[in-house]
Formats: sequence, C-alpha cells, structure tokens
Amino acid sequence: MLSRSYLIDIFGMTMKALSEREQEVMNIIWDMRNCCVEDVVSRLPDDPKPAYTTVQTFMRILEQKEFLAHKRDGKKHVFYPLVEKPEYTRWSLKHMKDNLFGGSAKSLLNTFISDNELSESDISDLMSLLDELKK
Amino acid sequence: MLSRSYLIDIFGMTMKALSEREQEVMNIIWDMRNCCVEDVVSRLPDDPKPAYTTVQTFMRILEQKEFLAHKRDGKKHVFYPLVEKPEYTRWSLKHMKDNLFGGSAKSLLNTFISDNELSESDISDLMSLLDELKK
DNA sequence: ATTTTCCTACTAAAAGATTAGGATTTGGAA
DNA sequence: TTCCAAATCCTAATCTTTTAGTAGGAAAAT
Repeated sequence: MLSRSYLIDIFGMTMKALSEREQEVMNIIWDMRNCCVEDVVSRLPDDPKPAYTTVQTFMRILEQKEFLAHKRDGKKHVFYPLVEKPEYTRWSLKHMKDNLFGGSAKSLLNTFISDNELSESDISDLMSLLDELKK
Repeated sequence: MLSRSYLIDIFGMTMKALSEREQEVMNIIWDMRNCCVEDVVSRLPDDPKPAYTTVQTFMRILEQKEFLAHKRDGKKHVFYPLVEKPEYTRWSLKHMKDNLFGGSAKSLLNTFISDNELSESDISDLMSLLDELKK
C-alpha cells in the first residue's frame, strides 16, 4: 500500500513532492504526452542509463500516486499524465514559497530577480506582465 | 561516510538539496543563528514532536554536510550555520528553474506571478527593481 | 558522596527511494 | 496453433531518510 504521509494541500490539490527520479520521468512524459516505458528509457541520459525494469518501476509508482494512467496498445502499455505539468509546477512553487520564503511572494521574487538571470527581453516581458496586473 | 551522489553545482556552490526535515531544522537555525538541540526541538511543531535524539541526529548530519558547525558552551553544543539561507534559497530556485522550467526564468516568473496575489506596492517595488537591472 | 538530571555519542532499525534480476504473460509471426 | 521475442509482473537488494533507544559523562541536587 502507498503511504499517505506528508501529503501537502495546496490550491485544493493534495499531493506530495516528487523525488528527483520521479520528476525526471514525469518531465519526459509531460513532454511526450503518450509514451511507453521504452520511450522514457531512450530519453533518459546515460548517467548511467537505468535498466528498463527500473524505469518501469517508477512508472508503476507514478501510476499508484495517480500522476499517470495507461492504456494498452498491442503488447505495450501507453502511459499518459493525469496530473498536468502546470498543476505540479504551481504546487511546487507555492511549496517553496511557504517553506523557504515564509510565504512571501515578494521575497521569493526579489531573490530570483536579483540573481540577474534575466535577459533584456525577459525584463521587458516581465514589466509588461506587471503592467497588466496593475490595471 | 557521507554519500557524494547527486551533488549539484550551481553558482559555484556544490550542494545537494536538503530533505524536508533537514530544511525544517535549518529554517529554525537560520532564524535563531545560535542554538542548541533543545532550542530546535522546542520550535518544531507537535506533528508529533520528534524526540530530542532525533533532532540531534539531524544536526549531526547537517554538520557532516557542512551546513552547520558548533562550539561548546558549558555542557551544551551551540550550533550555527555555515551555509547562509540566501545561498541556499538562490541555489534552490536555480535548481527548480532548471528542473521544472527547462531553465527558463521567464516561464517560472509567469507561472509564479499569475498565481500570486501581489499588492499594488509589491508590484511597484518589483518594477523599480527591474528598472535598476535595466540600467 | 551518591543519586539524579541533562547533555552528547553511538547504534540501529523502520520507512521511503532507487535499482534491477528472473518469472510470467502475450501479441503476433510462421 | 504453436512458438518466440518483447513486454509486463513480481520480488528483492541496496541506499537514503527519518526515527529513536541506550550508554556514558559531567554538573547539580540531596
């Protein structure tokens, strides 16, 4: 049975942070939309490349966690996401805001923006986004 | 011996993401600056409240990971941070940007800003911050 | 001086994450 | 319809995280 500990409720979504590997797998599935185990294996980097059955295990776990579902196609299982990436990214950012920035959006943004990761065009885009909000 | 797997190098800082509990402990220490095990225990919520020795273990591990150091004061150990919170928050945000937003700051900011109720003054503050950067 | 109290050091075990080997099923070709 | 390659299912080992008990020593209380 799957543990229900540490579930965190955000924006009405009750979920648990994905582990590193789980997230790596989900990123591929979010990108491909429909894929089988082999597809995921082939897109994972040779860090070394994990075994087919290893990836399969992750997909089974992600299915238990209701991040994925699958249908049959010939002899393969074709997996597809149940949780969409934007849901998860919003949840993750909120989680980080609450846990590392005391719930302050401004504080998170200050840190992020001050790290001067932003190009000229990023800054312009962001400013027009803020302009929109101001209205 | 402490495992060196999954170390991630960002902004010239080589570190590994803290686990949930480790981060909870570090948050208290970052807040108090100097504290002993008992101080941390008393500030942890009764989720249930972990045992004294459990918290002690975490502080020992965080010391091995070089997030903390301690000095002696009478019979107590007084712990203090070696890694500062801003270092860690910057590292974490970069890690999230790379892993969930394909390295795109703009994409992270779009998600974040659309989700957060920013006050008039928050927006003004951010805009002047952006103005600074533009120069 | 002996008991008690409080703190650290050491140890270990339960729970969760990661990895993969071997048995089993099955879709489709011969 | 029988057989095989390919894919799944089942199981387990290993590593990491989280938890806490026990022992030992120093200071405080009696």
